[in-house]
Amino acid sequence: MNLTDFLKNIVPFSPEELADITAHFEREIVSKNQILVKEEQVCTKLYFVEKGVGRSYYLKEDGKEVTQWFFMEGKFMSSIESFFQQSPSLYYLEMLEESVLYSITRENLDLLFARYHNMEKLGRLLSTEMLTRVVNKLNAVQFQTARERYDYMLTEFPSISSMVSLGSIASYLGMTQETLSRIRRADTSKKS
Amino acid sequence: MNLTDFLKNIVPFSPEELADITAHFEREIVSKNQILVKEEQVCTKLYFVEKGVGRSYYLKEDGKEVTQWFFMEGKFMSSIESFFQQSPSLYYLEMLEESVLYSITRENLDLLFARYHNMEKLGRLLSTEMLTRVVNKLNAVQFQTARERYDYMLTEFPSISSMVSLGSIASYLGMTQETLSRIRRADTSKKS
DNA sequence: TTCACTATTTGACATAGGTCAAAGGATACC
DNA sequence: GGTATCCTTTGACCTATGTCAAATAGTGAA
Repeated sequence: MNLTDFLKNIVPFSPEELADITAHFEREIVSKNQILVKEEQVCTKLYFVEKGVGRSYYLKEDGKEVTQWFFMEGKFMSSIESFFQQSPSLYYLEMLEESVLYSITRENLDLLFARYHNMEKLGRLLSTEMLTRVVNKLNAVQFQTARERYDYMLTEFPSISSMVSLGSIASYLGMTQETLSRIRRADTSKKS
Repeated sequence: MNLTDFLKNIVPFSPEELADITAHFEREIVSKNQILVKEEQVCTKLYFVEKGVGRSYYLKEDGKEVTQWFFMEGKFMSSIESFFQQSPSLYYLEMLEESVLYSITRENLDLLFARYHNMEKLGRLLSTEMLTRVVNKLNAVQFQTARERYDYMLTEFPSISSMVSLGSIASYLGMTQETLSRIRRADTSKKS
């Protein structure tokens, strides 16, 4: 999914707006397992994932990684609170594959927000979309069994299983990898 | 917290903008336990809580109420996905006390978004703020013990305990009311 | 004040899912 | 192609929290 097409599909930008907006993004190629932002750093950029997959995660006191979110192709990726509040990030941002990203700095984004009413609208729409996704996950995590949470994940990120490790997915779902492994086994034996 | 003051504190609206914006809101007095929106209904309004407290909740298959969020004074309240996507609400919206609300319809809000760049900015800022709050709750619910989640809640909604029932708070925190009751007991005996 | 009703606390017991440890499988590098 | 490393699966056991049921405390109406 290409940035220009993505933007056009959400808000009816004029060609001039689109050209100016995309000109403020920078193309970046990053390698597998590259860290974009570390915990405690301020996240200075917002990324659009043209190709690849990313995740945000944090380290619990005991050193275990906990996946907070997956960022698929055609989505924006950032440590949101850090980026918007210029506060130290609670999370790491990592690409799980070799990826093509388009990044924009906070200053440039603010400039575009101020310059184009349409851009502000884009920001609002993307933000509410993300909000509803997070709310969905919250409901899954809070009120569903391990089994149901796994099913929820398959609807939110259908192709994730083949792309990332068991442990990353398990911590995203709030369970141990052993539990996830057992759920999968139950699945395969059932469907055979 | 008054609507005009609230708006001014977030975005530097001109006096004319402010007057026009607030003119599109309608004052509503609602009684204790009044339901603003039922499950399956489309939520037609966004509410600003000038006085009172509200909550959103949904009913599990077994009929149990699960609190999804509390809306305190000086906050906006709605069934967000329903309001913005004009889809049937997954939640009930209920006021827990006699309350003073300012409501705006989707049409009027869209009109203001289209009319004022500043209004669009307000929408974006409120949406990202809510997003970070929900993410905080998600992290609490997903990775913390019942005890820690209770502490998280006291920071997010410090005064809530005295305002709403044990059961509402417990389901918000993803635990049973018995567990919450035991946590509280541990607290009081410790602090005496 | 008493009664009826609702909310909270307490206790006994059950269980989903966690922890720890070990065994297989897969991958990649030399 | 062999071996070191990492990832996934499996097993045995444990614990935090849930469930169910009963006792107690609060609250409002008459």
